Amino acid sequence: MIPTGKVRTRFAPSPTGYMHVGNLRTALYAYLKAKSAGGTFILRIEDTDQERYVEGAVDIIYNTLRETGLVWDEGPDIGGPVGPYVQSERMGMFKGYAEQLVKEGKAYYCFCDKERLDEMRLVQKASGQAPHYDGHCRKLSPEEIRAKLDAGVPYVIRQKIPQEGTTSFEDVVYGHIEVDNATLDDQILIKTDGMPTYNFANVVDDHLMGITHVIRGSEYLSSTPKYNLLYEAFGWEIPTYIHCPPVMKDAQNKLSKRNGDASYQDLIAKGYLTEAVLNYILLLGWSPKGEREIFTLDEMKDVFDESGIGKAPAIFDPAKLRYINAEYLRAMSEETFFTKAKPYIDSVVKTDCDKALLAEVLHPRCEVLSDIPEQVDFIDAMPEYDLALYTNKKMKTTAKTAKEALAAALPALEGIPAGGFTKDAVHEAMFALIAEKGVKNGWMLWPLRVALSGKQFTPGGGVELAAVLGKERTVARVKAALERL
RNA sequence: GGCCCGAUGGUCAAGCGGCUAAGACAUCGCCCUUUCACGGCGGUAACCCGGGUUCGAUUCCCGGUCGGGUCACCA
Repeated sequence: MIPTGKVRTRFAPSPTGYMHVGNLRTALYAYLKAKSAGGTFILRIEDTDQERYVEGAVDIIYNTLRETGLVWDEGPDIGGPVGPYVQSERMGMFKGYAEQLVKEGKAYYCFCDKERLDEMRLVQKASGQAPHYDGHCRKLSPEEIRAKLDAGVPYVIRQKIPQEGTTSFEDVVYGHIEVDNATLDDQILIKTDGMPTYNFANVVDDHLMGITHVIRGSEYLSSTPKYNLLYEAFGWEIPTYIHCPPVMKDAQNKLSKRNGDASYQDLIAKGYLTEAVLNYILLLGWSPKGEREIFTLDEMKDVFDESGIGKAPAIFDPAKLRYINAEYLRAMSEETFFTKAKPYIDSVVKTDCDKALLAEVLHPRCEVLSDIPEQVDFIDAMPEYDLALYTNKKMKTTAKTAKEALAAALPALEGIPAGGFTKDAVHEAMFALIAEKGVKNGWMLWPLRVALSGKQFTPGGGVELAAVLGKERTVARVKAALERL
């Protein structure tokens, strides 16, 4: 049913809200591990926690995975040989496994109620001990168990954890991990309501689904020995573990889902490109063998290797994300960039202008698309500006020379036919003037740029701005500037 | 608190007993240039501390410090 010898990984999120960067990275690594080995990537929704269930969260998971291209080979919507892939639909299949363990003496019924448990922990804490189940019901005789069962006393099923010895395993990223069994609790497998605990369901599901590599956050590192004891109790093959360090907001805090901009959809809303986000996330905690850092998803499949995953928590660095986003933007063709930039330009520029040219000059000056509105805000209306802007030491300009330059530029600009007011035409006219007057380019062009934009920095120089704005507005703005000067 | 894990420039990170300790981002300077960018060139900047082991430790061992995780009828 399940092909043997093939890598099978899964991403098993709980639908509890946003998909933050750390989750996405785990999904990415799981996907890449499967794909780089020609294996299968599985999506399983772990929705057993009704308390934390968030409406719409499943759709966020689907959408994020689809947008980023992390397509699953088996999952809730498309099925597969080991479904169902939604944990709440699998609820019936766990109790039998737990009872099998009870029969084999590897698990037992526990009738302790909450009060006893609470009191026990209180006492343990007071005496400086770590809280743990004291094994009270381990000692029950078969008759006592039978009687309680018959009397309908509520019970849970606990696993018998060896009280001595150690349990160890090899994690791909953390290496050898070993703990004393004495520090492990007799974990609950089946709850009073007959439902499995997360840990139990997780182990059974991973086994039933033939998962060969478990890729998850390092918060599971310390519970992994318990998982393994379960695999051993069943005689199942233990998967390979790849635990990933957390993604941090800063040195002390993990990236928080809420109240942060770290979720995938927040980043997209901020104008980042999907490919850039994915590429940056790849690099967060993983390092490629060579010097190259920019990879498409397909390329990642070739270069990804779990041995490159680091052990230390990685701090999310927006500056580097910006850089990578800029790399993707610059790699775009002029046409593609225009398409992507247009909505951002349109959000601010309501009047008519040469938007294709505007996009072209914006292109190398844009790290994130959302930078655009602020850069083009002068197009519809001239901002208030100080005449001091005309003074530029390097250009050797002052308000006085600006007046002279603009006075000369005005007729030249007016002389260009309205229908042919292109960048080339403006360029030709201005440079003819510059040659004629024997002045520095900047002497002429700096004032023009200021007169057209009223800004210290602009996308493009005077020539480009004139062409973007068109003849009518260019002439009007130069005239207006002349009046002020 | 017990247990587990981690620590190389501001950030991401190579390194795996002997190196002038890579690279990228950020930062600084120069060049290019009609502003700003882009591009090119160059610079500043790091092995948490203390003991060992060794001819020699960033690398191995022990202790400490700091940080993270985990100890539920949550997932």
